[in-house]
Amino acid sequence: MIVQIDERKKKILQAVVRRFILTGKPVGSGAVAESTGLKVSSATIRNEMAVLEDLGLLTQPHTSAGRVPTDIAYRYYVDMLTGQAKPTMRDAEAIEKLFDARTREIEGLMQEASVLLSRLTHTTAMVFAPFSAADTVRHVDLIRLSGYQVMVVVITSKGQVGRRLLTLDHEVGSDTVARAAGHLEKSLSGLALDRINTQEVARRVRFGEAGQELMTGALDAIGDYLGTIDDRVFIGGTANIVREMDIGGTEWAQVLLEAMEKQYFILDLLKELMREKRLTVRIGEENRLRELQRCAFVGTSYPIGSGLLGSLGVVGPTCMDYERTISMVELMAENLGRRFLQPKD
Amino acid sequence: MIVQIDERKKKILQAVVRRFILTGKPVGSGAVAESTGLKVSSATIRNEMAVLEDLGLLTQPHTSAGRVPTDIAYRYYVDMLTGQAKPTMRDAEAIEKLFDARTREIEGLMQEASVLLSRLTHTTAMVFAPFSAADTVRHVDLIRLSGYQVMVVVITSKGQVGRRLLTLDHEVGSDTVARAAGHLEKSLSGLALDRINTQEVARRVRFGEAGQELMTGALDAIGDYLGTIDDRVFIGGTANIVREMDIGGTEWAQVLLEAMEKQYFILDLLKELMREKRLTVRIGEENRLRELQRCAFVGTSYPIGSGLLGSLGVVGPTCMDYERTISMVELMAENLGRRFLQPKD
DNA sequence: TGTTAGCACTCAAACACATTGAGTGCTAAA
DNA sequence: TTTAGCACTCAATGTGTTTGAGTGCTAACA
Repeated sequence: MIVQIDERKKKILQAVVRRFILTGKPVGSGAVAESTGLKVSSATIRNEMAVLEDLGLLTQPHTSAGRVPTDIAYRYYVDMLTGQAKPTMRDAEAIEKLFDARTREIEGLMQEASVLLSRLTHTTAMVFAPFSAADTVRHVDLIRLSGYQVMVVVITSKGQVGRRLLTLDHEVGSDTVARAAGHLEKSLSGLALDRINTQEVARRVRFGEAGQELMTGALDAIGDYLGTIDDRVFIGGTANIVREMDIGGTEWAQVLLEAMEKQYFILDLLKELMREKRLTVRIGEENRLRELQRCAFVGTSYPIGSGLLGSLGVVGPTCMDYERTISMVELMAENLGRRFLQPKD
Repeated sequence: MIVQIDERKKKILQAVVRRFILTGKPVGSGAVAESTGLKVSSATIRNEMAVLEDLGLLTQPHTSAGRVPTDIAYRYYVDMLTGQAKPTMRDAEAIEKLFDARTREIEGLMQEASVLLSRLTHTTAMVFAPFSAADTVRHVDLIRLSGYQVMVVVITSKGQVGRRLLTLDHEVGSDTVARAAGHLEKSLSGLALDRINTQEVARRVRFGEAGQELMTGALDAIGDYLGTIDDRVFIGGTANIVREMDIGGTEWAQVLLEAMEKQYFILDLLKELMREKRLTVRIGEENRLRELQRCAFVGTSYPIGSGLLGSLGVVGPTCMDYERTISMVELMAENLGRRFLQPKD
């Protein structure tokens, strides 16, 4: 908070923000006079609003229009929220229902979580769970698809799975593949991921030419997987980008959609969140990503066990319903965390 | 082809379509007179166009405007294309570059293929490779994440991997998990997926209460995975929906985006394609999915080995550049197929 | 000193016309 | 069968005009 403002100005500011969030149209002094309990005339409100404008909290789209909150005003407003969110029964139920089944595919669960969150908040939602690199290899397998095609599969002790398709120049038989697989399994399993020296392993065995190519190829593939531990972000509600942003023009929606497709972009944001460890709201230019500087971002992290964190968040228009959005994001994080950590009920 | 039309009408129709694809604006008789080599005046063209309108191939947005092709006209136009696509050097290179690396994660490759295809055609692209259900279990593993959380991993002989998170009521120790895992591996591996009788396996072993819960849970999870072999569609270029469709209004783009998010929707389409086994163009109402009836779809299938097929396609406005799009789709299918089947070069 | 009523002022939005021009259909002549 | 000519149509564009929500300022008031 840069500036101190008195109680009445606070109330007026709050009223302007609330009403603008509701209607999306500039708010006039009359409307504020009605919606706040203040027993003053619209003229007084006008004077106050003029001051708030000088302070950079409100702007007018044009001279004879009502006022619109600036990003700074939203910041003010969000900081004023008491944080005592009260998600409605319906919303809470909808979220809990998602976590009902006791066996779930992880990817599917996270995808559905993002879709649900986006539906509840009319935003675009992102859910992310990192898969740590500091881990050991549990299982390695080579699967011969054809003479020239071998699939390399790695399972880590945390249950992450990597698959790579390997294309060979020399044909290999199933016996060669089986031998190579056995050898890899023996020499790699139990090893910490960052301790694997692929060249050394390759050197230790003598195979025919085809076998050698297979071994080095497979080790490359494993190294490749370990180098880029699979960081997928699950994004739901992209359609909301269009719905909410048509106020802001289509070329803008395009930019955002493209950013969403380049996931690594969003990934930085979500990773940063995991350092913060608490609910974070970034409004407009507070966002470092240029693509988001006309949006607001609400996100938080959640525990996924052994001290690790996942993160999730939503992107919407700066004039979103922060109160509701924040409570939804928190509720979803809570549920996801519980799901990963504790027994059912 | 329902109606026979003479050579000149064909030429005129072709000119109208081509020009409309290029400019997006209704095409007048003057423009057609210029762009076809026909040595007739615009008045003659007008007469001919009036006939084409009666035949349902052209329409006027309003009385004094030029003509716009109908879906039927596009159909005609596409059927007239000789099929001798000639992708430019640049495009061919771009696609081949994608398949350069010899080791690639499959999901990543397919995702990138969809993004590239969408970029080259200014459409939204979808790539799909089915993973057949008729297969055997190669490896089963249980990974204990916490006392109440176990990850179930299944690998099939075709290299598909299923992961399910299992949440338990009773705490289990690592020894129990290891024993259960060993038992599962022994009794399931090598079995055809559809031959697995989960109840029978569970009955055969005696565990403590916690162990029993683990076993049944794990078997449920495996059954769950086998029941829904993982059918993911990779979609790229969703931003193009907005770019190309703003002609058609935003609420329209929303519908499409939502459909894309519900992937099973698109999946039917792509599976159908695999039955067709050849390049398919569906224009406007030719599409069975209501969501696509204002779009055109161009798709085809490609081989992924052992007689299996994958499929891919793009969705764009009906006024897309069919010639180019068709050649790009074919080229991409060719490359993907080669990648899955043959040795590198 | 803070508040308020009153009033002149501003400006987007909505509406009503008038103008323009691309493109048509029809007709009569070539 | 083709074409020139002409009247006609209608979206798009431009030009006022009106309306109304909302402002800033001032002078009076508590």
